[in-house]
This record gives sequence, C-alpha cells and structure tokens, in this order.
Amino acid sequence: MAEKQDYKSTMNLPQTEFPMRANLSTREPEWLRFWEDIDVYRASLERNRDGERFVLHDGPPYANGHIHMGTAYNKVLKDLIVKYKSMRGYYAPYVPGWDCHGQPIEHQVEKNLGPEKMAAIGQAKVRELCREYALKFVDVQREEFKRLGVRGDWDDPYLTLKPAYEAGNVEIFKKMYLEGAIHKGAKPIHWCIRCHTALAEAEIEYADERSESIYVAFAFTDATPWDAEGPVSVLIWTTTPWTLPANVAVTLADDADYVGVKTADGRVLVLAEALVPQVAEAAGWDAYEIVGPSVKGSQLSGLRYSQPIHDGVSGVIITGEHVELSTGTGAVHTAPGHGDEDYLVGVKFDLPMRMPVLDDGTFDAGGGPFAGLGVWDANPRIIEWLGERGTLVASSKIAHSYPHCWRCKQPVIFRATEQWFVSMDRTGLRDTAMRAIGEVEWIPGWSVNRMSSMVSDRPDWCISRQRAWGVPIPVFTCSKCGETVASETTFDAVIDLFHTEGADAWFTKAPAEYLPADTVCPGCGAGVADLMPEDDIVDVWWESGVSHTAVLEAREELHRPAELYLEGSDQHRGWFQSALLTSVGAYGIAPYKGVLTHGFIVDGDGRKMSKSLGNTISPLDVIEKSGADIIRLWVASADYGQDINVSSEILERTGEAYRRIRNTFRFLLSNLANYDPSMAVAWKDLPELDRFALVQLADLTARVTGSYDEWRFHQVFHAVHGYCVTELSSFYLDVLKDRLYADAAGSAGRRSAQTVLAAILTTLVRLIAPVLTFTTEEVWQFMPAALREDVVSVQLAQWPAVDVPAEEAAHLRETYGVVLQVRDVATKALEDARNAGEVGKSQEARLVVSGPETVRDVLAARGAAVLGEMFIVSAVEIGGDAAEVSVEVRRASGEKCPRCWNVRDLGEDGLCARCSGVVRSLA
RNA sequence: GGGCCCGUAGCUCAGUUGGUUAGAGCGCACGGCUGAUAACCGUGAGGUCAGUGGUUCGAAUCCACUCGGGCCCA
Repeated sequence: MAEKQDYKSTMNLPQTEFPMRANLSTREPEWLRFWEDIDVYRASLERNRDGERFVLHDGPPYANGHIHMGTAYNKVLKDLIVKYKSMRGYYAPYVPGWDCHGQPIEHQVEKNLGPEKMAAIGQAKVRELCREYALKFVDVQREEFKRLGVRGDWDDPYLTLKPAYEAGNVEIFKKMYLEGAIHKGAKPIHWCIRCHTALAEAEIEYADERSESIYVAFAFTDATPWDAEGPVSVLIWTTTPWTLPANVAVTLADDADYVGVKTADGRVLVLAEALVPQVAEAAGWDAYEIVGPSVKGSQLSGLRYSQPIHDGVSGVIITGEHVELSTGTGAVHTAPGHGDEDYLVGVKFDLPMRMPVLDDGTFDAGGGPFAGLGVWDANPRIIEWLGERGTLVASSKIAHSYPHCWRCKQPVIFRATEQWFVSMDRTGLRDTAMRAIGEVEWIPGWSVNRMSSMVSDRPDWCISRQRAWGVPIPVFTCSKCGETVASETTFDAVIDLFHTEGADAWFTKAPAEYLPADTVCPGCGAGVADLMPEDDIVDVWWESGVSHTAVLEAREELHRPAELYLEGSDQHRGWFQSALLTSVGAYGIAPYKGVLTHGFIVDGDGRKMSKSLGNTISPLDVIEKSGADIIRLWVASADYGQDINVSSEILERTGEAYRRIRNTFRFLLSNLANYDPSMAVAWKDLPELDRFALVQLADLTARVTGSYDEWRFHQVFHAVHGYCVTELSSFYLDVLKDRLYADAAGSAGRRSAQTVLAAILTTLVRLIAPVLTFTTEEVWQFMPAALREDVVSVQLAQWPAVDVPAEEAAHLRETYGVVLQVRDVATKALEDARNAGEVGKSQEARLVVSGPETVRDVLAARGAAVLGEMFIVSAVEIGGDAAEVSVEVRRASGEKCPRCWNVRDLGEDGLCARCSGVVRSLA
C-alpha cells in the first residue's frame, strides 16, 4: 500500500478546485453580483462598439404577477440570441420593456379598493394607484428575469407608462390620423345600464336569467317562392324583444334548406326545414302543412320584409356563417347595434346600424312606439304590441346563461357606442401590410401563413377603450357643434404635453392650458375654451405596438426596423400585428426584419398548464431547487417550433445532461492545472490522434455555429452534449488518461494532449456560453489565467474558431472512421471476455484484430502502440484476413506495472520501461 | 364551428428528393473500474413512427379521414 502511494505521488493526477457539485442555487447569485460589478452589459456593448448592430426588440410582458414558465422561456431564448450575437462581434443591445397600462391592472386596483372608495376618488387618483401597482410588478419581474441570467439594460428598461413612451403613441396617431386611416364609428360593446359604463370581457359574470322567448313573423314585401300559398313571412326567434326596434336584417344559413309552413290561420311562415318540428312544438301548432318549394338560404338573399316595429321601413334577408341550426328557426333577427356577430355581418353587408338605446337604457325616438321606456320595461310592452299586430307567433320564457355586470350584478346589454377605428382599407393599410409581411423573414416558415391570413381577414381595428388607465385618444371634440378637432398643431401640442408631464396631464388640465391660443373648431369656429378632450383611451395593443417608435426610434443604441421580434405564437394576433399595422401605417414598412415565434409551454402530456389541472411548474421553484442554468439548458434543448413540454422528469433529464457537461469541463480543467499556452505543441508535432481530436473539435464548432445561425438551439444542445459523451468522455478523454497521468509531466506526449485539451476547453466553454451562462462563467474563472487572455468574463470572449488543414482533416476523418469501427468491435469483444471472467480492466487484455485488408492496412499504418492506446489495452496485433472485422481477446503477456497498471514486461525496478524512465527523471 | 400547427423508444431530439432489419444521447437493466469517484467505462433490453384507409413495386416520409393536443378566432 505504501509503495502504491509512492507511485501515485509520481503521477500527474487530475487536480482542480472546480467543484463537481454545481450547487447552482447558491452560486448563481454570486455570478450575478460579479457581472453587476464589472457592468457586463455595458462592457459587452463597448467591446463591440464598432460592430454591426443586431437589435432584438423585447416584447413587453404585462406588469402583473410573477413570471411563469412561458415568460421565463421567452426571455431566456432572447438572451441566448443576444449573447451569441454579442460573442460574434455584433453590437447587440437588449432593452427589456413592460406593458404597464390596461384593464387588468385597473380592474385589480378597483377590486383592492372596493366599489365605494372607487366611486369616491377621481380618475387622477385611480391612475396614480394603477401606476404604483404596475411599477411594483415591474420591480418583481425585473429581479426574476435577472435571476435567470438574462443580460440587458435592467437599469433603464422601457415602460409604456413613461412620458416619452406615451408621447410616442401620439406621434403614430398623428401620422395615421392625418393620412385618414383613423376614423370614428360605432361598435356594440357590453354596457351596464346602471353603472353607465362599458365593460370589458373580464368584467362580465355569467349567471342564469329568465328571459322572454318569442317567435315573430316578418312579412315579406318582395315576391317569394311561396306566394301562391298565402301571405308569406319569415319567422325569427329572439330572447331580447327590446332589440327589435333596431332590426335591419334577417340572416339565413347559406346552404341550409328553408321551407314554407302553412299554419292554421292560413299564412305561410318561412324557416329552416330542420327546425320545423322543434318550432311546431314550441309554438303549439296542432296542425300545420309544409307547402311549396324547399330552397337554400342563399336563394332568398336580398328579399325585403317590413320591419316589425317601424311602419313603412323594410329590412333585408342576408346570409351568414354564424347561423346555427340547433335552436331558433334558422332565421336570425339581426341588429348590428346589439350584437357582435350582428355587427360583423352588418359591416360585411354594409347594413345601417340603428342604435335607439341611450346610456341609461331608455329608448330615444328610434324606439318608435316605445320611446322613453327602459329596455327591460319595454320587453313585455313590445310582446303585447306584437300580439296585437298579429305578428307574434309564440311567446314563452326560458332560463339561460346571461352576462351580468361584475360590479352591480345587473344584467348588461349589448349596445353600439362611438368608437375609434383604424381602417384597414381607406388608406390601403391592409395591402401595404400584406406586402410588408412578404418582406419579413418568418421563423418557423408556417408563421407567415398565419400572419397573412389574419391580416387579410381582420376587420377594422377598434382602438378605443372606455377605461381610465391608459393613453388617451389624443383628439378633441367641439362642445358647440360636436366636430372632432385634431390637426398637426393640436397633435404637436399634445406630444409636447406628454413629453413634459405625461399623459396624466390630459386628465388634469384644460385644453386651453396646452393648446395654442388660436386653436379653433374647423366646423363652427369655436375657440380653444370650447374644446373637450376625448374620454376614451387607446387599446393597449396599440400602445405596445408603437414601441418601434417610442423605443427603437427613440433610443440611441437601437434602430428601426429591428433585426428580430421574438414572442410566443399568440402574438400573431397581438403584438406582431399591432406593431406591424402601426409601423406600416406610419412608415409604410414592417418594424422588424425577422420574426421568430415559439410554441407554448405545456406539461409532460402536452396539456396546457393551469392551476385547476394542478400541473404548473414555477421557474422560481426550479431556480431554487436546481438553478437557472437548468432552466436555460431546458430552453435550449427543446424545439420551439412546436409546443414545449416541461415536467419534473424532463427537468431531471436536463439536470443529468447538465452534470455530464459540467463534469466534462471539470475533467478538462483538472488536467490543465499548471498548463500554460507557452507549453503548446504545434500541429506538425502533434500525434495523429490528437490531430484527429482537433478535427472533431473543428467539426463540432462548425456544426454548432451553423445551428446558432439558424436559431436551432436544440441542435446546439444535442451537438455539445453528444460531443461530451461520445467524442470526449467515452473516447478521447478515456484514451488520454494513460498519457496524461503516467507520462512525464513535461513530456511531448503529455504536452500534446494538454494542447488539445486546452483547445477543447477554451472552445467548448464559448460554444455553450450563451446557454449555460452561469456555469461557463464559473469554468472561465477556474481556467488557467493565461487561457483567458485577459478577458474578464466569458460573456466578453470572442466566438471560437478552430482551424485545421482541410486536406489532412478529410484524411483523418476517413481513417479514424475505420479505427473507430474496429474500436466498437473491440469493446464488444472485451465485454464478452469480461463477462466470461477472462479479463477485468481492459489493460489486462491483448487484442488480435482480423479483417479485410483495407482495414488491416489502416490499422497497421497507425502502429501497435497507438492502437493499444486507443483501445486502452496492453497490446494490439494485426491478425489474418477476413471478410468481417473480428477481435480476439487474450490475456496480455507480462505483469501489471504497479505505476501505470498496464501489463508489460517489467524491468528490475519492477516498473515498465516508460514508468521507470519517468520515475528516474523525478528522483 | 373556423384559421394555423403538432403527435418517431420512458425523456429530449435525428431521420436528406418516399428505397434494404427506423437512429443518437439520456434514463433503465446488467457488468466493469475505484487514479474524473454523489464520477468514469462497457454491454443490453426498449418503437404496429397516434389510428384507419388510400396512392405506389415500395411510406415515418405523399393524400384523405379519425383520435389526441396547442395557439388564435367564433
């Protein structure tokens, strides 16, 4: 034992302080402090000050709640790209942002406050509370994103609530308004009569309600296919009689069959054939008869009927896709002012939008006989009135789910109100946008289809919201004549106002205080004192959309268009689109040169994560338990072109892959303990095996670089991991141990190996640095100082390039392809021998390789010593000719050298010749 | 219900213009080593390529439908 210890001390065994156990959750924060100390973000920009610019523009997450797997994934993916580009020499700034306005924050503030307090305070105070709330979550998320290792300008992010950003909204509004792309129109929204306010979808609660259910006949005024049978009417069904005064059309299903039903009183009612039995039962018809032809809905399109409430007014038959044949009559009463589908079909057919209901829910003159009544009071009166006129076919009550106001719990109505729209077609916005889409690089490729179909189909963009927490629609209304007042001068005054005081000033100042004194209403000439600022605020999608101007254009380090936008696939309808439309509207071009979309985070079974399913995983928990680098490796390992799975098993596998990579680094470090580049061996003096290892490293570098350039990070991960496992751990590093440990420390053989290990280490650490940002920094700091070349952080290192002579490399690939094939056969043979109890360690074996001449020639050219080294056995002999490669395992002749454990002929000092020489040189 | 997309071993991914017994790494099982040791090496077992039906001499690869899943609409 003592003797053994002595030899051990004569060997160059691995030594390093680099810990095997990563302990990331406590160590990562130390690296964060280090990066902060050296201000690595600014240093990375300074380093590439003259480099080409690469701007990845951050899409702003909503400043509400903690980060989740989806936001973590998104930010890490962005960080990989920015860090890669930065190492490639690009000037790659990253300015994170937050979306700070909007209904969810306002709603939360309102809930926290309670309805009474809410009613007692003014809009200015509400905005103040919303601001506090948003800023609090900006801070929360900022710390969480930083903890993930994401590098960026965290000290100066962009926030949509900052004055300069708010002013940016007005700049774009101005350009588009003056061009005629923005106009006022009407659109139905949820409206609470009692609270006199518009409600967002999130403010609606559904509850059961008993409603009227009536069937009404609308008499045709045009000729119909059933005229021979008697007076003909179309039969509709509705649960909201009060919307009948606003009726302008009846929608039929295009390709459904419609028939005439003759009832006891002799008139003919037209309805969908499929629904006749159902309606007959509901209406209590004892006897009825189907008469005349059966025709498709499309054939009735265009026929006119007399409006049920207003005498002398007619409506029209149209067809639409939303007509269901499960309830009703297949003929849908259509009032574009009172329903979303009705509105859309109204836009499509250019129907008039009657809106006879006032803010307080009472009818104006448009209510005809019911003017002055509230809609709920009007319901029974309308039914009674229809009955008197003989157009009521049936009436009953039904229970169904109906929307209610979350605040006052009263049923809400759908009611058209004045809104602001971006027209898709008035200024050719749709066409220009479609052209711009064609000029953008979409990744993955199918993404362009989704974007195109959405833009080509979308209706005009309603950009106004009846809320408090946002940026106002920056126009004025003349209190004298109702004219909209908005001109270059007023816009510029508002831009100035927002720049200096923020959008809050809109709600606290009178227009006369900031508009030029000579501003007048172009309609009636009223002065500035008669102008009222618009109440509505702008859609938050508009707000985040204009970041191309409020951020890219405004900040010196950025530029427009950005090289890349990168978000989840839901943003095809969201940010990608709002950014595109506002950019095309203002500048005629897309705000991005490329758009990368990733899938959604789902659980191990491919289901979405939700609290109710109980399958959520929090990135904060993973950081705490395993470390941010595990999340980062997981991000890199998955193919974002589809949905990304995450589960405890997946994270476990990721952790295992992490440990393998980490241990590879540890082994490399431990064998370079006292290495200095001055000891490097030149290519021409390297043993062939070491040259081959450099070829493999060069190949890996090329492959990985290519994958980064195509944004295929999962290939990066697989290439690096596979390289650590296959090329390094199970072959090259394993083979090298004998030379590294047992050859003399300063021998050519050991220095050659170290030369290659140093190349592998300094290359590999850079290749994976964008992914394993913490671990590679740790490796970097543990590397021999001279290998760092005075670069203080791996983040500031250059992208690696490994040069090998092309012709020789090709030859080595081919030759060693053969050698490795033989090696596979050899390890198999050794395993069999081991199982048979013939050998333990492979060094106890001697191999005899038979095979085709071509193979034997390749082996012979390497030499027996090299083959022994590569197969990690004590001797290799070339055997006879055979069609297939086969390997015979025999016990090596000689004795085990107590120092290097190879089986050799030992000298009189009891050591093999190599070890004997080494030990003597140490004495 | 509509648009876009996905479904290859337990996990993450390869599978080139359709062409011989569908690959890799991890995990798992078994074995080795004890000088990368909460490491390392080796061997092995795992797949009706979601399903069904087509096209074809031949399909994981092309077509249709079905099932399951995701995003966005309705």
